[in-house]
Amino acid sequence: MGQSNPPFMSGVPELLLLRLLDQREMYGYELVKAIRRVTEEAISLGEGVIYPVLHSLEKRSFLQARRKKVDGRTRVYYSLNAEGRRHLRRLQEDWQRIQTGVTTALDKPAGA
Amino acid sequence: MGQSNPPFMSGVPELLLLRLLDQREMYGYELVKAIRRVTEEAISLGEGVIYPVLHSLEKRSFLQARRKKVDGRTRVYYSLNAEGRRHLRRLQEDWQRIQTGVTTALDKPAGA
DNA sequence: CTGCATACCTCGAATCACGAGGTATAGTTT
DNA sequence: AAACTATACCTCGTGATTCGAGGTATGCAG
Repeated sequence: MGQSNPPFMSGVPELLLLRLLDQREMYGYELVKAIRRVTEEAISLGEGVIYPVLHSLEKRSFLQARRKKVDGRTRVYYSLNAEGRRHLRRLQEDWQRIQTGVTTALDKPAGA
Repeated sequence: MGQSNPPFMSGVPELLLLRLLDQREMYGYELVKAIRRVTEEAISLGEGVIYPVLHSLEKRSFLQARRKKVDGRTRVYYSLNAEGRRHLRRLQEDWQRIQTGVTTALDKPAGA
């Protein structure tokens, strides 16, 4: 059951979701596919990851939902608000810091 | 009340430890400081993180320990074995994949 | 003898990614 | 019409693991 805490994934679903919603309003099922697309298949997240993160983000008031009927199907569209955009910026900075730190460490030749 | 799973840190302690031990034998307390140094202060890990990871790595036979007395103090030096080096390579590939995926997603302009 | 750096350790808490499983509708295939 | 696939939403339990707080002990400087 579940690999759990797979290396290097913590915080990544939230960051990717925020990044996509920063560009345009989208719904859950669409986001699942969009993540595969924008990461060029490097990262694939299931619905069991996406929906809970979306709900958590909504509860924390970083985005709001609106239901929309399309072709007889009900979709829940999410969009970022100002608070969410601030949160995205903070996460991007964190990512940048960690990413640079790790890359720096990995690139350091034996002599350093 | 540790922050717990802080964004983007999962797997990072293990990767950094392996990377450092791939270069030379080191002991816990030394590794704590080395991590700060090689990441240029971007990442700082406490002993509460380092020791458990070291023990887990040892239990999984990725490295072995040997006690050494230096200036009346006992240090536990850890060194990587072939298995551990293989593990490091795998983790580096994982990191590379995630890192590239996230960076690609973040760099994608709104139009994509 | 007080404090600090060195050096090891354990524990509980909190988090969070994940797969499995569940519901329902629409369209296509057999 | 039955079966199957894609769309679209959801919840739950498991497991991994990061973290700070706290604990022990030695050597050395003030």
